[in-house]
Amino acid sequence: MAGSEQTTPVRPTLAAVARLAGVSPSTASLALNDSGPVADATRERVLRAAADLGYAGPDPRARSLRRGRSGIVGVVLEDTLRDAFRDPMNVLMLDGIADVTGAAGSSLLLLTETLGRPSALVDAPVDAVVLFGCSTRVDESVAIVRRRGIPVVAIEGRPVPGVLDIALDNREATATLARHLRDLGHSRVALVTLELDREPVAGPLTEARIEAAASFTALERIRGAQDVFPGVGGRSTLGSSIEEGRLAGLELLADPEGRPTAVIAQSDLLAAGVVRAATELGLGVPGDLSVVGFDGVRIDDPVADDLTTMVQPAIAKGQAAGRGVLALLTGAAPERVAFVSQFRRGSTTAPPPA
Amino acid sequence: MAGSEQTTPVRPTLAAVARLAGVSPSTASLALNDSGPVADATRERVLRAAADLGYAGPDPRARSLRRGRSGIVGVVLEDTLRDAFRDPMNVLMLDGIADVTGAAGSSLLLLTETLGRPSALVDAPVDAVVLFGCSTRVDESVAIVRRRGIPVVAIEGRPVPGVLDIALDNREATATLARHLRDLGHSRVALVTLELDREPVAGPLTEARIEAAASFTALERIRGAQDVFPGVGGRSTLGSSIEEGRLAGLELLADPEGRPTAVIAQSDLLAAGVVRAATELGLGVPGDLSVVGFDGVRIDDPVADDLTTMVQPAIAKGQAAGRGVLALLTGAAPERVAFVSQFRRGSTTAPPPA
DNA sequence: CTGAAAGCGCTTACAG
DNA sequence: CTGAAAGCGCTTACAG
Repeated sequence: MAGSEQTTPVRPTLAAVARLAGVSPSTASLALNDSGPVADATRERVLRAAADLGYAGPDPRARSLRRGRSGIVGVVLEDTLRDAFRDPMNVLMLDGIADVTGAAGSSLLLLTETLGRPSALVDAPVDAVVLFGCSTRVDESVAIVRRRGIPVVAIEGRPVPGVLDIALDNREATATLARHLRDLGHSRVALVTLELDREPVAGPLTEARIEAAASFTALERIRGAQDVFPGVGGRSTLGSSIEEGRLAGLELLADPEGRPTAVIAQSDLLAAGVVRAATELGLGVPGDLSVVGFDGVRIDDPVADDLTTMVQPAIAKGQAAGRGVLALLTGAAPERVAFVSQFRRGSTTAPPPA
Repeated sequence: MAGSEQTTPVRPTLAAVARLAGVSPSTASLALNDSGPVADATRERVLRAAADLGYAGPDPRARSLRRGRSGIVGVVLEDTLRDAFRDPMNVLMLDGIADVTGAAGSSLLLLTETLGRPSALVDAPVDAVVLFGCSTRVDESVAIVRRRGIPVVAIEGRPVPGVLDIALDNREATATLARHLRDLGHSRVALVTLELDREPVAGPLTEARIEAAASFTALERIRGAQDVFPGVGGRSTLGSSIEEGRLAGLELLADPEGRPTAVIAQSDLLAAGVVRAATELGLGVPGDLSVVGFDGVRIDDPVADDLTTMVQPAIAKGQAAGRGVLALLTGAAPERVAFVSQFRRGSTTAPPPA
C-alpha cells in the first residue's frame, strides 16, 4: 500500500491479533483454536481481528517448536528422485504411506541418500522417518536417525534393534520361483539382481560381493535362489529398470556356450529387460529362455506383459509403514509386520529347450 | 540404562552441552556452528561435551523458528502421489526442482490438493511453494499460499500477479502439431485432453466446458489446436495415462462415420493410449489414423515408441522452478522464464486415408 | 471466562 | 574471547 516494499510483508502474528482484539495472546490462542472456554463475544472479536489483519493461522515453525511435533514424516529414498520413481513399487509404497500419514495430518518430506553430500536427514524437521530398505545405504540413515532419537520404520530393512521392520518374504518368495523353475527341469539358471553395493556396480556376482551386500532385499532374494540352486551366479545391476535388465541380459545371453536356460530377475522391470535382450538376440521366451521377475507390476510392454513373478502388496506395505509411524509416534508398542508374496504363473516360463 | 523407559529418551539440548562444558549457551552455539570467535580450548571442551552427550545438532524446529526459515520447499501435486507420478513429466520436473533446491540445502515436502479435505498447505512449515500448473486446482493453492505470504512459483500456471511463472509454449506448440496435420491434408481432427475441470470428467468437449476449464495447460493446448482447426472437438480425460488415452480413443474411433483421421492428444501417454485403441479396433497408425502427442517422453511401448510430438524440457523446467524459489527466497527480482518445445516427427503421422 | 507467566531450543546482536 | 539478555511465535498449565 504505502510505498512499494521489496521485502515480504510482515505476517501478522497472534500477538497482533490479540492486541487488535484487545485481549491477551493466551485468550486469542484459545479462541482461534477453540481449545478452551472463551466468551462468545470475545471469540467473535478475536475472529474479526484475525480476519481484519489477514491472519493466516499460527506460524507452523513456532507451533511445532512449542508442541514438539512438526507434522512431517521423512521418507528416505535412494540417490535421485528420478531413479527412485522409475520403479512403480516405490511410487506405490510412497502412496501407501501417504494414505495413512496424510489422513493423520502429516506430510511427506522427500529425502535422498546421496553419497558424499551430507544427508539432509541430519537436520530435517521430521517427527519420524521411513526408510526404503531396498536401498543400499540404509545403514548410514539408521545411524543418523537413531542418534537424533527419531522413530524409524524400515521397509524390508535388515532387522536392527530399535527399528520397526516392515518385512517381505523375499527369500522364501524367490525360493518359490526357483523351485518352479527347477520343477520345470531347469538347472542352468542365472540371477539378475537389484543394486547390491553401497556404490552400485553392474557386473558378475561373486561370493565376496554377495558376502558384502549392502542391500538386504537383494541379498535375501539371492539367498532364496541359492536355497534351491546352490552357488547360482549371475549379474548385479545399477538398479531396477528395463534398461538395466536388458544390459544384464545381453551379457548373460551373449555366449551361446554357457548360456542359462532360465533367469531369475529381482524385479519385473529387470525381467522385462531380460526378455527384451533375449528377443534382440533372437531367443524365444519361454521357448529358449524362461524368465521370472518379482513385484507383480503390470508392465506396459507387450513383450513382457505376462511375467511369471511373485506379486507383492506394495500399497499395503506402504500403509503398514504409515501405521507403524503413527504407532511409534503415539508411543504404542510397535508390532513388526511381515507380508507374503503370491506366486503368479505367467507366460514366460516353460521347460528348458531340449 | 536405569529403568526401561517407554518414553523417548530426552534429546540433549544445547543448554545441556553448555552446562557440561561449563560455558554459556551462546558460546556453545558459536563453537558448534563455528560462527564466531571462540578460543580453541573452549571449542574443544564444547565439542567433547557434545560428543559425550550424543548431541545430534540443533533442534531443527527451534532453529527454524529463530532463523525464520525451515529449509523446506513445498511441492503441490494433484490428488494422489500415484496419479501424479504416473506421468514421467511430473517425476522429471520434481527431479529438476530437487537438483537445485537440494544443492541449496532445502528438501521437498509433498503436498497434494485433495478436494474436500483441508489442504496441508495451510499450515505446512514451508519457505516457498512450487505449484504444478497442469493441475486443475491451482487457484485454491495460490490463494492459501498468498494469504500466508509465502513465495510461489507456478509451473505452467495461469499468469497471476505475485506468482512467478515458469511458462511453456503450450498454445504455439500445439498449433505447430496442428499445422503439421493440416499440411498433411487432415481436416477431421479430434482432441484428447488432459484433465480439464476441478472435478475431472471424461467426456465430450463442449464450448462451455472449455470456457470453464480449470487447467491452464489443457486450455492453452486446446486453444493452440483451435487456432488451426477452429471449433475442433474431442474428449477430455481423467488425466495423463495410457489407459485414459485408450478409453478416449475407443470412444472417438467407435463410429466409423464421424471418425477423425487424426487425433491430437495432450500428452504422449494419452497418445500411446489412442494408438492402442486404434490397434484394438483394427485401424493402422498412421495409415488409417494419425496421432500426435506432447512431452517427448520415451514410452516403453513398441506400438507407440516413435510418436510425432512436441518435446518439452521437463528437467530444465523443474530446475528453473528451483532457481525461481531460490531467487524469491533471497529477495531477488523474480524473472519469468518461458520454455519452448521442439517438434519431433515420429512415425505416427501421415496423410489421411484416401 | 481471562490474563500473566513460563518455556519450547535455539541464535544473534550487544556488552564487557 | 565470553556471557547475559532478548526474542523468534506460539501454547499451556496455573491463578484469579
